[in-house]
Amino acid sequence: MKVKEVSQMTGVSVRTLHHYDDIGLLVPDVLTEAGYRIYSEENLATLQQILFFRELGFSLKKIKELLSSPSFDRQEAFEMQRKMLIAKRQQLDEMIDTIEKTIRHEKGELRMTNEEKFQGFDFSTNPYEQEARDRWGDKAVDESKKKVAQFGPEVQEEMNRIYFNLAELRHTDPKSEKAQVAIKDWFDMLNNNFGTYSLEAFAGLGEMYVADERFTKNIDQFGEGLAEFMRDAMKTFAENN
Amino acid sequence: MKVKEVSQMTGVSVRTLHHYDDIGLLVPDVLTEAGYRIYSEENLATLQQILFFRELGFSLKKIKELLSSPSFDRQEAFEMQRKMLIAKRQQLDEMIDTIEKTIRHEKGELRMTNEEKFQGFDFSTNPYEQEARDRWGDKAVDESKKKVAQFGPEVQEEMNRIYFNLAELRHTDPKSEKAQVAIKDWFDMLNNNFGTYSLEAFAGLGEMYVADERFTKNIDQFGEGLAEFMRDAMKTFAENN
DNA sequence: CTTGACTCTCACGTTACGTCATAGTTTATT
DNA sequence: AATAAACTATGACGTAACGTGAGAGTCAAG
Repeated sequence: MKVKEVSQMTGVSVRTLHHYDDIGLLVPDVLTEAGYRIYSEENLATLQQILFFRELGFSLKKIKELLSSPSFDRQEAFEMQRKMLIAKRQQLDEMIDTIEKTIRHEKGELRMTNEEKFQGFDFSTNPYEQEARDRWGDKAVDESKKKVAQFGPEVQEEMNRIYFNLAELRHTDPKSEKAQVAIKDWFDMLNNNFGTYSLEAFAGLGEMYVADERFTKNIDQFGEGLAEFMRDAMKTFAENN
Repeated sequence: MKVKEVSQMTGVSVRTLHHYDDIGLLVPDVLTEAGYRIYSEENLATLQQILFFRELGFSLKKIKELLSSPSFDRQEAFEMQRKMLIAKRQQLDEMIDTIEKTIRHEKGELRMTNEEKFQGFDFSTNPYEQEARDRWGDKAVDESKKKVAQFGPEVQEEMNRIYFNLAELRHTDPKSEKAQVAIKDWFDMLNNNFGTYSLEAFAGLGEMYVADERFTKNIDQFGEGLAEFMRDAMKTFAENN
């Protein structure tokens, strides 16, 4: 299949196909003597994967890394993407919840804080500064001083506690009982404060912690590799419950 | 509130706040003598609206136009955004459906065409070329020659028929019986082929036809203003059923 | 008063294409 | 077979929406 046909079938522009070829993300299997790109069935399957990753907010650079990783397994990737799509839908549910509350707030039916008005737009978390300084030192806090929590103090405290606990466990086996108890706390905290998380959405959220730089950057401030640890623990939790 | 506090509360970076001020999208109510931006409660409410629009894929330019439109009504905007979020969630459901099918395809449990693998990524539609030429002339078809349908021929034919019908009605009242019969066809076609559309999601989709340039461009090829007409008819349909 | 945190403007860089120009290749029409 | 139309290529500038860093001014705490 040449570029126009692929473009029409997939909704991806010809220019995009050129671009993906240029950056080595999707290189057609055949190049004619005239220089025409000929895409194979395999190329189409790869493009589908790319589109899912793109929809999930991955940069092209990152997609390329994933696809060219020696351990890349398509079936696993699909499962991962599926869970992440479900998590994304969960986040959309939260936004819908927020806007519905805002509508009622405007009508005077309920009250909302300014903080609550922005719930759903960001999963960034941040610990209390002083407590963080005591435990992790000034350096870690200075590096994390980007955002305060958008939530009430009680929720923030609990998140803080769970984070610290998990950070200390991060070099252990994410399947261990301790890790699983700690990650259950996280699951409960989310469900108590952020809507109803299915196990699938929970696992998908863990994937997003690793895939989305914003999450990773915030989480790993408490210890290198914490985001990955949490992802693995969340995955195990979802499988065993 | 100064920039850092706003940034921490809302998840929007300081740089973004500067940018929004620069382009006149969100101008703080107060500017100190030192040049510091001071955001008011009203500014925060506007920012929330902006973030919802941004999440829904509006360009900043378009958001600015909407917010500065004389007829802009916040309550109406919230309702519109809510419907659009619901429609977006519907699209996400379709992607989840597609990926689940793909997983089963990979396992050999079912068969999928290449076209089906890309369902959910684009709502672009395109009529049969020859029939379109006969009816609308070469010019319209040449301008629309970007994509073929991703769906089977039967679905495409039905979509084609509905589109033509609606295009002829577009100068009538979208609340008229004729318009409503035609738009019901569209609703049924969507539900028969693209998943389960609630009335809310249907109305939200209509909003997206107007808000999203890709939709508007494709739809309006059959007649200037068709996208808006469909939006209005879909809204009425959702309200009356 | 000093220091650290915060704020400002300026400006270059990044990402992911969109758009247009020019020229070669393939397919359809006469 | 010749011509025209459709398709393909590369090259390159432009766009949108910030991210990043530099350098300087402002504010609050010690």
